[in-house]
Amino acid sequence: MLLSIFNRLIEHYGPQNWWPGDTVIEIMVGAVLTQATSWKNAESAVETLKTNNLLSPKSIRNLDQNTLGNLIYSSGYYNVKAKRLKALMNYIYDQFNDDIETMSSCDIETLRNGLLSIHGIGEETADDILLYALEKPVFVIDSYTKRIFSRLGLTPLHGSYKLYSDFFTKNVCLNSKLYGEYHALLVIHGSATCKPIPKCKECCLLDVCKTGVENMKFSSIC
DNA sequence: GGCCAGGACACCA
DNA sequence: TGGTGTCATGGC
Repeated sequence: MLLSIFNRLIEHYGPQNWWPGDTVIEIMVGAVLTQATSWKNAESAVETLKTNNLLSPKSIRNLDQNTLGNLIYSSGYYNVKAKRLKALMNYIYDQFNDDIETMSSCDIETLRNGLLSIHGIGEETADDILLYALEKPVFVIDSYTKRIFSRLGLTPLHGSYKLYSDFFTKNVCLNSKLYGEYHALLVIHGSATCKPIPKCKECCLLDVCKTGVENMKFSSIC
């Protein structure tokens, strides 16, 4: 079932090849800046940092909070996000001495717990970083994922993050490439048609919604 | 002018 | 444990 949904989405929207970003740090910064913000606004802030040659842990740590806030103004919540970016870069220095390879070599649980210990890094942002920056096989759950799968009748709308993440990892084989593409497609689909007020006529999953999914629940795609 | 966008956290009941 | 307010800009 989950594979058929994936196939339908990729046929309709094409491969997304997420995350847009040239370096691990750029992806991490983007993950924080896009919190509750459209990617366009976040991307503009990432570009500002990039053009000022400030996309490194050390550069971000050395910026004072107000200056960093001004640089990322377009991403919204700029005071909050400036603090969060500095906290993330402090963590990378404290734990890994800014060595991304050392960081990448850690196991998922250690990394996830470490990221979640940073003020301002929640489950979704931590998993964005794990999946797209560090290429770990974790499934990112966001509001679009919850909205889409609850409307398909597969999961409860207000299910916990763990409920959703277990739903995917137990039914879709552990593969960071697949997980990355799947999440990207859900975001693209969600932002296109699965709004708070859905545009059902334009939804490429419409017939899946109509036929029901009882018989296909929890079937593995691997 | 209002709604929404690739969240997280503090506070309260 | 779950609901609500706050943080904020930019596009439609």
